[in-house]
Amino acid sequence: MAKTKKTLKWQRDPEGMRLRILAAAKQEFANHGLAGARVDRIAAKADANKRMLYYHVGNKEDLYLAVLEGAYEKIRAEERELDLEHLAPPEAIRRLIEFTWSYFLRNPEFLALLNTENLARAKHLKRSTKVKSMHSPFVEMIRTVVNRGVASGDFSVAVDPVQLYISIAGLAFFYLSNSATLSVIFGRDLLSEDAKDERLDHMVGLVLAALTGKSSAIFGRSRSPKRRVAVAQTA
Amino acid sequence: MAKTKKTLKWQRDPEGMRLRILAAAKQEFANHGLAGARVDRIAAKADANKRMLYYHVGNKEDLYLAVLEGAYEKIRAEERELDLEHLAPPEAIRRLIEFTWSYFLRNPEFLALLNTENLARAKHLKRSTKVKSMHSPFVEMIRTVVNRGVASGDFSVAVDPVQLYISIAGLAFFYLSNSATLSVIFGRDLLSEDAKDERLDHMVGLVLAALTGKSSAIFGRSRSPKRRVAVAQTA
DNA sequence: CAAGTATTTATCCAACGGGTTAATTTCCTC
DNA sequence: GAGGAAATTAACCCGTTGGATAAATACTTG
Repeated sequence: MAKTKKTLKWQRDPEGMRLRILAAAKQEFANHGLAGARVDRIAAKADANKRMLYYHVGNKEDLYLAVLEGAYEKIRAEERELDLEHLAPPEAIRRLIEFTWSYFLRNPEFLALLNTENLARAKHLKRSTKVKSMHSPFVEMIRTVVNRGVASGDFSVAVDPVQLYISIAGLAFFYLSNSATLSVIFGRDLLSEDAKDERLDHMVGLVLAALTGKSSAIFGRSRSPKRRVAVAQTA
Repeated sequence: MAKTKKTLKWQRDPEGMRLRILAAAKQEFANHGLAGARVDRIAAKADANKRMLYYHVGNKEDLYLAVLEGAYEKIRAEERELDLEHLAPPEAIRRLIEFTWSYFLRNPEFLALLNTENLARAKHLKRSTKVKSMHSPFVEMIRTVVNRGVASGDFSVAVDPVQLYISIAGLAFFYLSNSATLSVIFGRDLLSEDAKDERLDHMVGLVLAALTGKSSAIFGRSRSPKRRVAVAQTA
């Protein structure tokens, strides 16, 4: 026995530590905002010491910016993997909406972080050259898809890609980001599975109807054998 | 000397005081969120004492809820004044969008408060029976207008009023609420007069095109004549 | 394995922030 | 005009919080 191996009090893992801190911080900032976030809670959740957080990332605001930049990196990475170029224009737009919807659903912290940053009037984003250089590929994707759609006759109008991008994001973002207050106002759960399906149908229908000019063909379309209540025609 | 003029150190004004506190609190909560808001700043801005705020309204959270309820009351009141029943369906929808846009533009604090409350997962709203009882008249307005539009042939699809309401709000809300980050991302000022005009045109075009099924007739509309919406003409 | 460096821990603290207590001033009423 | 209620002020309390210090422990390198 003797002096062979001492039980380690802790092990080194700078990279893992940093990742754990960032992950914990993301949750904390998303759940409580910048001012409401607590450095101690972040440290605790990351199984770290509060000092570690200053050591590896910097102060609270640096940490927040790092989280924000990470969030943008993540969505940009997923966006880049979406290939819409080879699809028929209406199908491409549908996919785009579905992706946006799905991404927001899978990453609610992203919505919260954006809201937090907008409350701060993008004060931190403005300082981040990193984020400024990360352009979304969607604007150009939309531009080419819309042009193709107009050329092929699928679409009857050449809409501004930036406006359409913002509209699609907005249709999904507002519903999800504000689902808590909207659910109270309307007295029903907007996040139930049925409600989510219904919302996706509505968004796709709205945008495609506007682009193609064939409302009825698209809008009324019932989806899978899902229980589809007559939400449309209520006397 | 004697009792010449009794110089008052302060005058009583309970109602005014309360209103000033609420107005100051609205600004503070809108600018900094719930956790970021400072009770001292509210008191100072209201030309009041911090103690007054507890005396007249209650603690920080009570104050916040009071502000939130006031914000809902205000928008509901303006919504009620909007009469769309006598308009042709497409014109009614256009007016609805213009009102929503204009209201959000004129009341940026409302957007910020909603975001703040959603960050708190509507924790306070849920407790407010007052807000729960303040239903927006828009849902029913939309229902009748859409039904009329379908009957008259103006609209080709009977869309769910709640979905349409959320979509219209979302198109405007997301653009304005997130204008700070979006402006950074796109590298242009989304709040310039031109940008705002363009956005309103886009929103109206998108929704009306979807409802009427006549994209080209509506979307491409010239926007050269700077005819800014009457309702947005406040400034 | 010795010395130096990187990482982690335990502890502390000054400033801050919400909330309270108690005293002061104005208003109301009889 | 006196007495009491309402409104306002000033000063203080005390837990919290971001951040700092210094010491301890693991790893690297020569």
